[in-house]
Amino acid sequence: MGADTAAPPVQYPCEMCPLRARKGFRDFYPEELAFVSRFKKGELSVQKGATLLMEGSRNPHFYTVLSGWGFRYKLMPDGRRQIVNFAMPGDLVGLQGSLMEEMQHSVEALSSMLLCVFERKELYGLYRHFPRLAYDLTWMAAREEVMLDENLLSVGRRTAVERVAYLVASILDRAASSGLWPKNATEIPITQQQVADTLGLSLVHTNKIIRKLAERGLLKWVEGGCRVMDLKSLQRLARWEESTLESRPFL
Amino acid sequence: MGADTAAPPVQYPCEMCPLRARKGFRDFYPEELAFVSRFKKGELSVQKGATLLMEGSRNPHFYTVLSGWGFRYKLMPDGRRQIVNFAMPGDLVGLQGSLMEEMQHSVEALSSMLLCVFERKELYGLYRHFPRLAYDLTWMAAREEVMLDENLLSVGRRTAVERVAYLVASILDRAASSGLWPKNATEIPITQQQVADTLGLSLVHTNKIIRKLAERGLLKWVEGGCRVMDLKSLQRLARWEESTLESRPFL
DNA sequence: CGGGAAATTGACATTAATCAAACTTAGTGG
DNA sequence: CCACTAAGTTTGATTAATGTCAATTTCCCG
Repeated sequence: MGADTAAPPVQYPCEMCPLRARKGFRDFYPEELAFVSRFKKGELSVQKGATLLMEGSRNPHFYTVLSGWGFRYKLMPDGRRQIVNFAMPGDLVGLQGSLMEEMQHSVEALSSMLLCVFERKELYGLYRHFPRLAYDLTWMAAREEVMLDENLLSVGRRTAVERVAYLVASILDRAASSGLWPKNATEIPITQQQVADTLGLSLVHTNKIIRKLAERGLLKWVEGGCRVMDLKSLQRLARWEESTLESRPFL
Repeated sequence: MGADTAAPPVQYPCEMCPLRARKGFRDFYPEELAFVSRFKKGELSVQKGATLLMEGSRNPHFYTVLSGWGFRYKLMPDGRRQIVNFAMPGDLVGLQGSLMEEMQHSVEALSSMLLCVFERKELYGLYRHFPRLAYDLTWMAAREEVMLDENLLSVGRRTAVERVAYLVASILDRAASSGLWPKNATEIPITQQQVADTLGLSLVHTNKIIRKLAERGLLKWVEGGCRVMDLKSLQRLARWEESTLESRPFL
């Protein structure tokens, strides 16, 4: 691709943030906007497959996803991996590490990503001067909790088929509302190994389940990912209902 | 402590809060203490087995656990249940419901519990006037996220034996640091059905695993719960390390 | 053309779920 | 004090789900 570090990268000024304009994201008050603009220290651009943050590390920054997507995961000493959630445009990355001593999970880019960079040590300033934004941060943390609860329900109590259906349905839902992909996109660029590590299944078994769903015409595996053919049926299979969320804050 | 209703219940004034005194909990500044004292609207006492909060409900309150313990869970339409986490002294209960429209999970008391009651609609006032407390709330939400990540890793990637070992070890760790039970208590009052619903296993299988661990002398099932005989071995089995947490905030 | 990452497949082993029943204990009312 | 019940635990037999192993295939890329 293009040039790398030498030339100063073009940055989105917060005033023209593509997210703020997006339906579903709340707008800032002028003074909040001004603050966030100062608060934002730069942009981070990473390649697909790059590790953004590592378990056990102490990163002086945290981020908001501007574009692209990634996933959070944990490893066991023997290499077993569990993907705990995904991060899409508007989502925070690394806030936990800013509050606690060190990161308790790693983050990897699933596509190339662009992120806004904030400084950990200025976080408390935000709390002192912009309670509304502080409240929003807590809101986002609570939203993460809700998603994790759902993932836990899925991994703990759904069958393999239901899990795949649930994963696909929920990713599509989130992607649409975050503007990750254009409105009616149905391609999920993900690897079967990643699906397996999200659902707590083995790669081989995951493959067989996917194959079964493909035979039933609900989805199709294409190069580099999953094409959803029949979202409604998948949602029904997963016994899952779309979340009707209110206007959503972000940083 | 004015007289108000018929029989005014005895309440812990925040000034004498037994939690604040506890090692591991951070202390308040005087003005914070005064605020929290006003913020606290009362106490809620519930029986073992009672449902504190229900998925889908809109509760005008949220809580801090003063004593006892409970669990958060989600249900599927067909009755499958997943316990997502436990709540012990110092933990928040129902904050998520105060930030979002409605509760996304239910909460049940595992023992009789005593909780401090706060008003949802006064929450934003806390953010405006006590940034430090607001920061603490976010910290606690982040801590919940860390625990959920760990549970997800456990349910997704640990074997049944490891899961039981992990559950027991982590409960004991949390209980000790929250002062749920006296320092070296090793009795966990929990039902095998609840263990199963936490770990994503069936009741029968859970029982067989527990039996096996009992044969190996790692634990013993006694009336009303689990007595831990060999914590070190269980920790090793779970490949789990005790969290060395800094001084911890609460409300 | 060779190499590597991802997907696929079949055979087989292991783990966990389901079914059905018995057992234990505490509480309840006669 | 004794059925009787209910909740929780235990067990064995059986079935179903999922994991592991070992190839093979496909396709992209240098």
